[in-house]
Amino acid sequence: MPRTLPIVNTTAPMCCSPIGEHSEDPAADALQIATRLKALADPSRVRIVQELACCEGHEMTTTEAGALLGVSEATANHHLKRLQQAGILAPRRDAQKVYYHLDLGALRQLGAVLQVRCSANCHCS
Amino acid sequence: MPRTLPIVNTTAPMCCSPIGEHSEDPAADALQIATRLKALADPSRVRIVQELACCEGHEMTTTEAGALLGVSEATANHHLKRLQQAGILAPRRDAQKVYYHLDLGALRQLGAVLQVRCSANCHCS
DNA sequence: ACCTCCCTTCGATATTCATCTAATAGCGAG
DNA sequence: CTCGCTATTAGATGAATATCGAAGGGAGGT
Repeated sequence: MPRTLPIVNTTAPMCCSPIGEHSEDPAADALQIATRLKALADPSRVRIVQELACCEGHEMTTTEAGALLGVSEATANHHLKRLQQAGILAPRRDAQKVYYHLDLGALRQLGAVLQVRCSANCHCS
Repeated sequence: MPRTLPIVNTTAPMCCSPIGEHSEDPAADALQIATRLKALADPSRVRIVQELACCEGHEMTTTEAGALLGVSEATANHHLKRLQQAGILAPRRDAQKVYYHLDLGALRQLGAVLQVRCSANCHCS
């Protein structure tokens, strides 16, 4: 899975918003964006991100996530992995423990996609 | 479904980001956010929003959405309705046609949730 | 060596949901 | 009123996935 969201180009001349940017392959961009949104579109995973976003550098283990969510460790691990695969979380290993922390850049970039800034002087077709 | 995202309070004193804001019921907030993200977490629906976000005031009918996505009108209608239920799209009826357009505020608000702005002077527990 | 955590994987189950076809409903035109 | 176009609903199906319990694996401590 690519690490970049090709849609977000805040410097390019634009008619409108990042998500409305004209692209070579809008369907591919949509798939790209939807895939990342899907990784976050779950109450348990939003809850994890909430917790990690509270303070800079906060970390969380599988066991802690399980306790926080009230689910089994297997389930908690599943959610952490999904967030990691989307590039939103990154792991840090210390001995037998694995600490997960936020990738703030990835989260911000995903949010930027939704920051629509339409204007009247649009030169779409 | 409530029309507001209680999480986003850009004026309140904060330790970190909107999503990390301390709340009475973080789980409820997470559910709230996840529900809206889920409405957008689909390639077809992102594609629709892309198209509508291109130019201010752009509108789309069920038939047009079906043609754009290459799916049946029933499926297109399903996606439009899901986006509408999430408050992202709003309908405008004209005779027998129904034109859907973006609710820019709702989209921006959802994006704002992900604009994490952590700082070192955090006073979390 | 053994025991104990912690993390991860596996297989199963139940639910959600994207999609289709077919049918129904609404509105305008002739 | 009937025809045609648009929108919507209903029911069915297949795929994705959230969840669990159980089992496996790795690293430290005693």
